[in-house]
Amino acid sequence: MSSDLPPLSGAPTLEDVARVAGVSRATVSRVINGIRNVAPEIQESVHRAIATTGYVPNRAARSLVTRRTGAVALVVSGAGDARGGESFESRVFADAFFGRVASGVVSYLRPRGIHPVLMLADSAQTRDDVVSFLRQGSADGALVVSTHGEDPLPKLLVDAGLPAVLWARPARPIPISYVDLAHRAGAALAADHLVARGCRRVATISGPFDVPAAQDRLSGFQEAMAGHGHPYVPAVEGDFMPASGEAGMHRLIKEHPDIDGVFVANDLMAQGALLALRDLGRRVPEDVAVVGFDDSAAAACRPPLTTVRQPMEDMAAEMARLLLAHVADPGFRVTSVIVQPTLVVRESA
Amino acid sequence: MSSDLPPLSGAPTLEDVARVAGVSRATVSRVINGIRNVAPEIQESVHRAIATTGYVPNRAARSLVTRRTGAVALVVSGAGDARGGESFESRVFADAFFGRVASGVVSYLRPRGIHPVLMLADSAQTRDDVVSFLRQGSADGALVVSTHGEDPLPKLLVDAGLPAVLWARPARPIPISYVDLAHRAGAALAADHLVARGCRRVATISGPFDVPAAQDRLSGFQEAMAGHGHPYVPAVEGDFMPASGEAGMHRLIKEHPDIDGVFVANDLMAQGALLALRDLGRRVPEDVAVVGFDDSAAAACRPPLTTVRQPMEDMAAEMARLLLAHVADPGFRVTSVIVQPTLVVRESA
DNA sequence: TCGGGCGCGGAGAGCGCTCTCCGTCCCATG
DNA sequence: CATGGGACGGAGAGCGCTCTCCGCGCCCGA
Repeated sequence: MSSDLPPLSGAPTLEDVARVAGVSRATVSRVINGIRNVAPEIQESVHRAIATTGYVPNRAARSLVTRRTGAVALVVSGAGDARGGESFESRVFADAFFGRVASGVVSYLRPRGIHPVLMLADSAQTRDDVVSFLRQGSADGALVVSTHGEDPLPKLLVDAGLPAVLWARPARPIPISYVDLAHRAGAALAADHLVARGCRRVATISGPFDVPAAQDRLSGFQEAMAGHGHPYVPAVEGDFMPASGEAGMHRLIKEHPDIDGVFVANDLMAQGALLALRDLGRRVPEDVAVVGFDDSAAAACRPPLTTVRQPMEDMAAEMARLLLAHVADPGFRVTSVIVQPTLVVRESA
Repeated sequence: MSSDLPPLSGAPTLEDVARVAGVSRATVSRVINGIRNVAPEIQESVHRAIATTGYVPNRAARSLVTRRTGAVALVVSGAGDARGGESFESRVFADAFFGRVASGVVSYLRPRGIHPVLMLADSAQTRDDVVSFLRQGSADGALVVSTHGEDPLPKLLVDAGLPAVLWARPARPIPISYVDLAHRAGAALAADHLVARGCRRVATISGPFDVPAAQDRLSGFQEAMAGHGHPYVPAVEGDFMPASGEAGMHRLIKEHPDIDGVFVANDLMAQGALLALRDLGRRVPEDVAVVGFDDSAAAACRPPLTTVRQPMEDMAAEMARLLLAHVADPGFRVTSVIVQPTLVVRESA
């Protein structure tokens, strides 16, 4: 408890612990790591020495030799340099999406002693930064969430031979692992539900056509509706933001006043659509049934939104799992995991 | 361009670059860092060598000797182990708050080549992890966002002599730097506005009483109203979530049917309050004026919410600035930065 | 009683980088 | 022409850790 051998300068090192325990550095190292071939009583005295010295292994020194950092980059990547409008950062971080992904990633990584390093890649410069960061050995791999299908970062990573896993299938096929949702199946769930409810004149508000997930949700919905004998489904395009859902709903009702069911491609837009319906004096779900997608804004909707749930946290955790597999085994096959969505029935449909 | 001196194994090192450039390691190091006393033509050839070898400095090796990591921990810290209800993570990451803080932090750190490492501290175990992480030299300091005033982490950090900066003033005073909003002044802004609008019977929906910021907003509001000749302000307690704002509003109207103005302690609850008012058939702002706080949910409200803006991104960036100051100069004085809020007038009041 | 094997622990060589000397060379000055 | 000083570049010593040898001693079987 008292000062045995006060560490000369700064933090205690392996050497200090070894001296206190009366063994060699190597033995202490063994105890700390794989505990291979060390007599129980020696392990005990080493542990005591660690406790009295307050020793913590130095990560830099360790990763210098192991070539592992115990960190992965969590990259939020966008087109950047190109699209106008508000800043990239504010768009990405504006809703809870990022927080949920972070939460899922952390839940998987934390028990394994790995930490995610937050990075933004919204320009050629910052994309190079990400690649350099990994090549420097600052992180063992990257988890990439692209906000745009044409994001060039994944290819840069693949070309550099860096372990990486993507959120969502890339627009053009490249050999990289990713985790995605079965968007078409989810949209079909919505279609089935609307039809089963008895809706006869169904429309949809889709996401931006240049986002693959939005395309899939739209075509999946149209196909499923066609299967139910509704070959034509009126559709308007939104941008995944509440205001566009509101505007889209107004347009839809104006052009097709007899609509009795709507599939909205994400909850944020559905929230806006609900507001519009209310303004228009349509009751939900009696006059118009509404089904959303994502299950991200349920609490904020009136009435509570029936929606297709995308298990973001689970998907993010799965990304982390895949990445660690790639890091541990460079020969690990490129894999894509497609997660099945579920329908959460509340009151709006 | 062709293979000059193929790096024997793995990535090229300083040695490789030095060999290609025909100089010593030390010279290359000088060129890469402070460029001190190196002839221009030699610098040039070193740069060429770096380009041809594709060299990137190894971070572990560098930080082993510099004792700097170029990383800071971004810790989301809560009481944990104690409160029930849904999981800690889901609560923290549920809204855009975390994303906005992250965005502010990154905007300041990125140009300086520093990266934030995401950490969660919601139990004694994980709090120790954070301390160890820093003591290991995995990060140079910590940015701590506590969701609870009694969070023990700040004290642990101070006791360990680790550089750290807090979001918001800690419940009990400890010598640590923090950035906070002038909550009382913000609440006064709301009071002034409501009174100036002609509201005579004003009430408030506050945040949880055990959160210091909520207390400040409440007492600041009450004081300002008293100054305007309204010594008594009906108040109900919420939990900062939309549902509680809705419930609170119902209660308020039931107990005080003649209310014509409400100050809601955050936008999320204000959103719920607006919904309730709508259900109750009260027009906003004609019958009841509503002022929120934070400016975090403006777009999602109908009508658009008049609110007290808390510049989260700026505050987060300020935290990062303070932290780097502490890291660079261990003698840097403990500092608290109090940011002034502004009133954003929209349609709800 | 002795030899072989194996369980254990120590010595030592780096990992890639920075940084402190220190030597060299060149130029300006007396 | 000798000398001092400044500018520049190299040598080498670690930073703290892991890991591969090795050697020692104990236990077992013959």
